Amino acid sequence: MKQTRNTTAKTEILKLISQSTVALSHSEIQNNLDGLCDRVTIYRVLDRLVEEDLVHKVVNIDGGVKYASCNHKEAVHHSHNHIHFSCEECHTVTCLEDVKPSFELPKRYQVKEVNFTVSGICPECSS
Amino acid sequence: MKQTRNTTAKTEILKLISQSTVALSHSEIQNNLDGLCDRVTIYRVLDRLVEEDLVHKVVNIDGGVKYASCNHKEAVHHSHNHIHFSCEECHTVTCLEDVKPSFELPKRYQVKEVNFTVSGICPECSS
DNA sequence: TTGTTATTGCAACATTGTTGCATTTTATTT
DNA sequence: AAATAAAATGCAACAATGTTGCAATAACAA
Ligand SMILES: [Mn+2]
Ligand SMILES: [Mn+2]
Ligand SMILES: [Zn+2]
Ligand SMILES: [Zn+2]
Repeated sequence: MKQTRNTTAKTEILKLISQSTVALSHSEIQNNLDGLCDRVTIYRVLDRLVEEDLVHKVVNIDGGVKYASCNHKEAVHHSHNHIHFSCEECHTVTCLEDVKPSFELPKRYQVKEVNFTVSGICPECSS
Repeated sequence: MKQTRNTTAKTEILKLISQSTVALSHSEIQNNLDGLCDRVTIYRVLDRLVEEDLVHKVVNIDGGVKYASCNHKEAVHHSHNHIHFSCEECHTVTCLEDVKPSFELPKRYQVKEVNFTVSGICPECSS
């Protein structure tokens, strides 16, 4: 297993994602970093963070990719099988960690990964 | 309301999608059309087909976009809120029209659209 | 402090999707 | 069977997003 190093880019990107209440896209991260590093580096750091399970990748309903922090509350088991809500108005993507959908696939389908996104209007925007 | 016209491009693209058992991407469609029309036209036809609810758009777990035919079995009501299965091996995306997941969002979230994708190994590939 | 190698910057490239505009095609009307 | 209006197309140009190769740099273990 290859080792990993702590760099300022990685630290700052992880901090950004962790402190955000909503999932962030590559470009949003780039804007917030204000030239700290190259955009290619951001892609590579994000890949590493996902690989290390510090962050999870969310594919939005429009195909856009965002990143959200992993909340490793529970000790051992940790799943990303929760619903993500995408607001059509403020364009934020929120992890709804407590909402786990139930479904039953026909047998012989081996499930490995899951991506559930619901779009509409978020509580903030419905007022 | 604007009207729509039947063109060979539209006819051929709809035929391709309808005859396929799996969802097709823009590039797969382009390859199958063998130069019948420009790639921009394919994008525009696909938009129209989705608009007319003849086809539905599926965002895959990897962010790739595919198109699948709408099976308007039921008379009036017709929803796209079914699960899509994405095979990691053969890279096909299949509509599982009969599998409708159940979930309960916190109140005040107004749901408008849904995209549920599960990836893993499909029955064909698990042998 | 030094050596190893993980990480970065940069340039170049690939893929996917969009837009403007002149031209062609469809379908309706005469 | 024309003539007509506008929907649809082709083409070129552009934009957004992501990838790759490689030389230079930085992290960190020894
Ligand atoms: Mn997680
Ligand atoms: Mn449908
Ligand atoms: Zn909102
Ligand atoms: Zn398969």
